[in-house]
Amino acid sequence: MKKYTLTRINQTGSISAALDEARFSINYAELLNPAQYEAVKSVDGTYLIIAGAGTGKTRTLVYRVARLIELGYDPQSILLLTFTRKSATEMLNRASLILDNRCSKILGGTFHSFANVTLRKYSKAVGLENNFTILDQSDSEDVINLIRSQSGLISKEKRFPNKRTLGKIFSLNVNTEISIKAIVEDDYPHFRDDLEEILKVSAAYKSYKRKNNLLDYDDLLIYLKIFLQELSPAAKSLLSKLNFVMIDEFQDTNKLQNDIVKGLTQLNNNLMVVGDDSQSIYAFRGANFKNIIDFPSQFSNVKIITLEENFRSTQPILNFANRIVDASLEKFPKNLFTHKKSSNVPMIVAALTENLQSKFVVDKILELREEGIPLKEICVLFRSSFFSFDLEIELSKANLPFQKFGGMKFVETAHVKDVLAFLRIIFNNKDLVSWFRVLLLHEGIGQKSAQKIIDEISENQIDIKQNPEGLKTKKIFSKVSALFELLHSLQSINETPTEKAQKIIEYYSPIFQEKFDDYNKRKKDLDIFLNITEKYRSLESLISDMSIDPPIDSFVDLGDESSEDEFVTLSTIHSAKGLEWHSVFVIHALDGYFPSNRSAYKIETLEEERRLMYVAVTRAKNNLMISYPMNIYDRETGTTLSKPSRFISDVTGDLAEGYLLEE
DNA sequence: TCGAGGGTTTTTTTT
DNA sequence: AAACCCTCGA
Repeated sequence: MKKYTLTRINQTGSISAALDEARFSINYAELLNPAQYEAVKSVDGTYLIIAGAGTGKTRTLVYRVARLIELGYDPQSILLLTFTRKSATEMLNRASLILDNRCSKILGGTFHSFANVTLRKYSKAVGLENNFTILDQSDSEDVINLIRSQSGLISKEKRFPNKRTLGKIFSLNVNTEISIKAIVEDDYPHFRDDLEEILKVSAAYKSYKRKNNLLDYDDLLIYLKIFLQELSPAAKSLLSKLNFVMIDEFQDTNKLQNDIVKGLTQLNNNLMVVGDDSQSIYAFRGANFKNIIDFPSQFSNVKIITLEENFRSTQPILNFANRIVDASLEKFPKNLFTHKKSSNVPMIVAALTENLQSKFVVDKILELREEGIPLKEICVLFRSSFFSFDLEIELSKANLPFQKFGGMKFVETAHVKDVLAFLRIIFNNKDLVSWFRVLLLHEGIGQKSAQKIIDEISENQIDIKQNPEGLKTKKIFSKVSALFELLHSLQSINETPTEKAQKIIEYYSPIFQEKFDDYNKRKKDLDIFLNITEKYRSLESLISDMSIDPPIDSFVDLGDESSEDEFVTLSTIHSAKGLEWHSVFVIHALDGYFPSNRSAYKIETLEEERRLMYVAVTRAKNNLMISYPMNIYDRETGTTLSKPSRFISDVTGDLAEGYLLEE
């Protein structure tokens, strides 16, 4: 028996490093490629990981979390911010699988959910009440609309921007820190004359939110940023516990989020950001891919690690993807490669009509299923969610189950929002937005009456705890006395969120049937909503999650059998971020639709569309089929679109095979 | 003041 | 095709 072990070490490794490695339960060096390993074994310092599509970005983050924990760091000292809650949970699960349950204890979530938790915990330090209400996009539009219509800005002669446009302008303003003036002049020159009024509405919107304890998505980030920058004792105590900060999908962060990252690391510069500048697709929401481009100059001593080996796609697909992204004007140099060889070249299919395109996709899916590819490994991607309407019909005809992602969210459907509004009032009696929504549901109550009631609520003249009778607007109150009774009873009794929701739905039922012709279909959503509430013990977490981390999409337009586990995925490209399938279709790759005509005028937006195409094609592992209909009438421009997307039109010959599809 | 009816614009992508 | 906005009668 040997008395010693002899370990071979390479030239760069030191003896102590080789010894250290032996004490880990995971063999990191073997399970990762050299670039991944380098990132994973880093401890102190600032790192930028440029991770091309499919290069094991998630894997790298997961292993780093495991390794830090193996090194003995407290899970609670590690913060991992991701783009969606889904990817956060997925990462924590994976980390728990490779190591142990400690990995699920790290701090994680999206910027918005982290802001929510932090602000509720330290609300005093930022001057908020901890039961603030979060406005989702349509809520904030409703508030803007209220201000807009009250301010008397709408005159007959000139058109004033509508609530949606105003919301976009305001949000872009705070997320990018570009002035409202510049945004209006750049993107909405036809409203240039209304600038004064737009600014007034903006100011009124801000003070309305402050007065009523309301935070929209952007405010969550703003308050978090201020909280961190002011470095109050509360903020210091938070930061002193944080040892490591990791940011996923860094290419899709905006100016505010970048500032938050700076704030989080002001006491401790152990920061790792991961992203792919070529996959930045959220500029419309204020994301600035310059964050990742300029990262090395904005933080000190940045070490850059580039992951280039792709583990997902075959070489022909990568060649195709590389060609698309090669034309980008600004990017970190990278060249994806793989060891997965294949002679299967991407297909580009020109279909005579839209319906023919759908039939082609359906036939091809059936064919793939025959070959033994599970439906779960097949996905159809598109630029905008309505591009799949025709296909959805054909899929149903062929009895192919599918599930659609992107587009209308479950919680954004009017009926679910209605029920949620009741719950929000119970949680925060001063939630005037929800009051407004609920009051308007009642027969005989319109804008004016609702406003009167709300005024009295906000001035503390009435309260759901009191009997509303005998106050100023007596007549109106007779119409809502039942509502006040309901809210009052829900307030005082100690029930679970589910029980409360049940009572609300009972009360809402007649209103609901009156309001929607298709209430039978929508009824299903309310049942699902009730199921979801069962997971929650507190109203606060239920309501926050519904705004920040909305569950799955509406079940109204679900394909055949929802219970089946086998289904084809239909998804917008944005919602397909980070995912992969054996076979991927990209439909409606039609110039004018993708890139959209709207994007064609500005170089920045056009570049983003190109990156979007890059994201789409890099989802495919083995088969990539891009198609476009040759005959689509575009109402907006009054022209017929017939050319393939400019991003693929010059890619044929050796990189792709072209086909023409006729009846 | 409510709410129905009709004419018109507007449309991506999402936390 | 749906959302939005305005007008008008009750």
